[in-house]
Amino acid sequence: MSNRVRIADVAAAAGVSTATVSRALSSPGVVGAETRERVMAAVLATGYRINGAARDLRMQQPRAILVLAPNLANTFFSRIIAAIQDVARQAGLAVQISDSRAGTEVLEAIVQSGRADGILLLDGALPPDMVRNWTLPVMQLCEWNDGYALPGLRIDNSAAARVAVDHLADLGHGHILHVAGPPENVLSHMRQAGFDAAMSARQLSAVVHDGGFTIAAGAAAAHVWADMAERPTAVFTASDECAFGFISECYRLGFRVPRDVSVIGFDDVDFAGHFIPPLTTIHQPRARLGRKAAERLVGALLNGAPLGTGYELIPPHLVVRESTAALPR
Amino acid sequence: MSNRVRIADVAAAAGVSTATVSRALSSPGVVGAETRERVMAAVLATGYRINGAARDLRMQQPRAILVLAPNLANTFFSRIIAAIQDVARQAGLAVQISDSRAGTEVLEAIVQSGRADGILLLDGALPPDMVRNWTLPVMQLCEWNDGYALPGLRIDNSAAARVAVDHLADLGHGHILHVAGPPENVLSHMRQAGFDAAMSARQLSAVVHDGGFTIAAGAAAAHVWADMAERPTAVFTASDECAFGFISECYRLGFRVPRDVSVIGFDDVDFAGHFIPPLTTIHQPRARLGRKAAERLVGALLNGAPLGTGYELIPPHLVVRESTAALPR
DNA sequence: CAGTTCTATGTAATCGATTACATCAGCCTG
DNA sequence: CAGGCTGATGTAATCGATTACATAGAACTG
Repeated sequence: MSNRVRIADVAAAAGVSTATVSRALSSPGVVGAETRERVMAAVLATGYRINGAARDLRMQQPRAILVLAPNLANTFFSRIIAAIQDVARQAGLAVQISDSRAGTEVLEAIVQSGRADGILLLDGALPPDMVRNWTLPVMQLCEWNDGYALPGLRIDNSAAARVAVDHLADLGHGHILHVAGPPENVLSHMRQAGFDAAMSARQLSAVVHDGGFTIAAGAAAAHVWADMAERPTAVFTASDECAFGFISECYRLGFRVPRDVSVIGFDDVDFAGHFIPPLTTIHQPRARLGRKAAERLVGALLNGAPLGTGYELIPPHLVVRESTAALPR
Repeated sequence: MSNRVRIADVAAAAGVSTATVSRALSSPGVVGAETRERVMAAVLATGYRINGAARDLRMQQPRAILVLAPNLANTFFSRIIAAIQDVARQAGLAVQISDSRAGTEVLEAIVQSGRADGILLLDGALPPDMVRNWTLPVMQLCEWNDGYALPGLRIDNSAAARVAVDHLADLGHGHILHVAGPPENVLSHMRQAGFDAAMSARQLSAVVHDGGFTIAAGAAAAHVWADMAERPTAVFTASDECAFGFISECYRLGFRVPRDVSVIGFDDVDFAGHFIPPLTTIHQPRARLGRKAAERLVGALLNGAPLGTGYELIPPHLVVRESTAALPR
């Protein structure tokens, strides 16, 4: 701690009491003009910086919300976090972020440090026992886990898969590959379940390949697809990144999208509309998701009310671009 | 504040003193086994959650570092922030993030809240007067501003531009377009200055177009390029995103990269290697930059030593992929 | 068994800012 | 001019956890 200057030091330098210094700083209107200037000068001269811990202790207000995301380097989260930041800022709350995969002891230490008053949880793969024991308000966002028994917000993933299948079927595709996400992930399950249900409802020929959300997983899936005896004419991938990898690798293998295969992604990340070809994909309203979740949590923190248990499901929205085309007949 | 349970309540419930509760929680070894269990039971029964402000006040340790970035939704920052998070975590510090473009009053409020003990500043366009007045340790990272008079870390941007020009010149390109970044940005200036210097040193024909770091800016630049009477045979863009936009739009206009024009980007974002074609670009070691900057700041905070004024320049590194090719002669 | 050491626990000071309440000077009013 | 009012400032309690120091009892030693 380099900051050895306390409010008492400023008071001494200005020849006033600590109360006056505090008032001059936080409600300048109530101290005399001349006094205020002396205080300000003393603040500058001493290099005073407020001690946030002392202030927060005395003020007894919530201070920060903690965002836990499985992979901070993932571009999917950045826009969500930006929206959260925006809401929190307006409420005077700091936003603290942490990688939820840092290890359970580390995570527990962070959560139990008491520095955050509420949590926005973007990871559905933490040990439910640990999460259930957390005694602060927690909102689930995007990913989730029924074992947590927590309120949350997400898009309707299985409905989204259905919308994707509908779109491809309407274009005449009857043999469709789903490149699924990582096997242990809830989103993977829901998207695959929606795909399976929609496909069998329409009695179409479905193939599922366990992939992942990454570019590399998509590229690998391209080889699997290319090696198939009867190649599906359309592919629904578990994420945009996966779709990018799939399409890039197809290109390298000599195939063209959508000429040789139609591709639908998932997420509608910033880049999706600028890809070659522009990607047809399920839109995730990331800013809105982040904003709504943050508003609910912040609201609960501010008036001390419980979060409730409600789960909100946002209906899916398909953005049709150029990576999907009608099957030539 | 829903958390009305204090350590005294737990102590009462367990029939011990507050000191014993505190000890049972933070150094379980020194309290008797039977007492410890009573305390733990009381903690559970009361739903006790520690008050971080009180603890931090008493402990007098630094608590958090604040990361200020101009656009949290930008994918460039996410990996840097992940690295920072990693370093901070190991030092027991929280990472707080905020959008540096939130407005000066808002920013000032955040910085002066005393909740953070040090700052990592990724924005070179804040008012120097404001930044110079900050009394906590600040490190500049990637972007910078000489007016801040602060220590920092970044890659050598003008040297990087030179490396890009060298590469293109070696491939036989003598007429090169630079799509510059936003006019008011330091990075734009340094990269353009390096470009200009390298080009005139080799007596090549340089054209500069004011662009931006975005996909849209790159796409717009593609039209400018296409409309030129004598089209440059190579393009050096100010960012990867800009390069993506340029290449995508060229494709749409019927041109092919690198057949019709070679393109070099800047940053080497995750996607660069998977683009079509894989992008030749200047690599920014984002994780390393974040890590080193965080280590220096955290180190200073932990032992109360000043940051010093040293500025570290990381030498550039060109990653050659497939978006650049030799000029057919 | 008196004296010493050790273990477990309690008492109370402490961290630094905020603010209710007290005080005081100056001014106004009838 | 006494009494009341206003505005500026000071005094001291307060927020909740930690921990130096004190204490009491148990265990051990010669």
